[in-house]
Amino acid sequence: MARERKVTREKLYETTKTLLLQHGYNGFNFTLLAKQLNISRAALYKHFKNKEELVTDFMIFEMNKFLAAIRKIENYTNFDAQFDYLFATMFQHKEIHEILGMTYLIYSKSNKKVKANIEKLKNLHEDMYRYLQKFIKLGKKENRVAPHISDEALLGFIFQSFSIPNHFHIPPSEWYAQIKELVSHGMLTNMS
Amino acid sequence: MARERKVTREKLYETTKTLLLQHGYNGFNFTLLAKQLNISRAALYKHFKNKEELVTDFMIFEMNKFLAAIRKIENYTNFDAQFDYLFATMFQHKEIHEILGMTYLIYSKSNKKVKANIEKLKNLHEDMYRYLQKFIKLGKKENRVAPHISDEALLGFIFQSFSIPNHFHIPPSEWYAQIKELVSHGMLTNMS
DNA sequence: ATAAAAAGTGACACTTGTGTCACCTTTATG
DNA sequence: CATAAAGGTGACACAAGTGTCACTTTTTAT
Repeated sequence: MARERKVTREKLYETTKTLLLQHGYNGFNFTLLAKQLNISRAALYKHFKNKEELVTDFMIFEMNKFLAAIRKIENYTNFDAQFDYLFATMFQHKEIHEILGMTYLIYSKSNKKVKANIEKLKNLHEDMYRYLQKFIKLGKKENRVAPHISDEALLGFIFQSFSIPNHFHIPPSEWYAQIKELVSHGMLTNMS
Repeated sequence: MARERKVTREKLYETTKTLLLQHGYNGFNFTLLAKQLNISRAALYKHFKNKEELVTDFMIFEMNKFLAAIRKIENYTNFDAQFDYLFATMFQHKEIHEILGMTYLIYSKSNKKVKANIEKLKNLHEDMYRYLQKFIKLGKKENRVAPHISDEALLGFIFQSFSIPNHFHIPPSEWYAQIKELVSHGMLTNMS
């Protein structure tokens, strides 16, 4: 019964991601997105009540993709294998950290759906956190991870490292190896 | 000949910093700043032609403070002392990294002064970079820093580590020690 | 074939933020 | 002591983004 969409939801979310990263949360708006997609602004309102709803829907979409990948960490039994897998996965999903960092800018009172979405995001975040905490716990148990450092610092440290800007455009595989080395053993030689 | 300011430039910049961090670059505006300072919006236009000019002036102010501190690194001759000093200094100026990250959002065509300010910021940034690169070079020479990792990755890594959010409010001195340990030796034990 | 659902549109009224102006206030100095 | 420079203000016209509505187009199930 329905007419075909001019723009698929995937394409819409992809463009949303690009514009959010390019202009920041408050620089992003319906006018900009509609222009970029060559549709009218009013068309967007057929699918989302407002910007907050669109962005939180988008975030849930991204977070689900990310979590689906993270969950596969359970296919690996020892810490070293988990570390390799996790690092590669998070490198592929680099942008999600910056995207999720925008959550605090969302005006959540705007509507019921937005409130519910933010709640859902919180849950997904906690879900993710549980997997990662389990990973850290295993590392500490196997004596592979520095035991006296808090889980929060360790996880924040990993996440943050993917946001290091590669201004000089070092080739991805090389960049990847360097970041992994830094996260693993730090910047100082072991003669310290 | 001049009337006293209701608000000092320092207070103005301090409030600017708070609001920029709270609302992001595009969420920050003259209306918000004027309200927060209990002055009229028109008063702000007496001192700054527009938001871009205000923000870039503010950034130069912050960058100069930061650079003044960084320069003192030359009071220390060996790498370990420089590292300790640099780490402490950068920890005290945590926010500057996030602030400077907003530069790419500034619409630089808006006016001559803004263009000049951005140029100045670029120079200050390069200045800072030179000090830090010298620091890294010394570290590599003293065999204290991993030699095969690029200066860009090393410096990005240090900067980024100060942006790790301390959501669980671990006391600053403890947090500081953990981050320093992670940056120094990474998250894995040396048995790797 | 047609009715109903979903997708899309331009236009309108509204809100928020901008930049400027005429005008008032304070204060140091000739 | 008056005057000019700098600080401050409310008001106005303008620009950009929002949300809604009446209306059109496409599609498919009956």
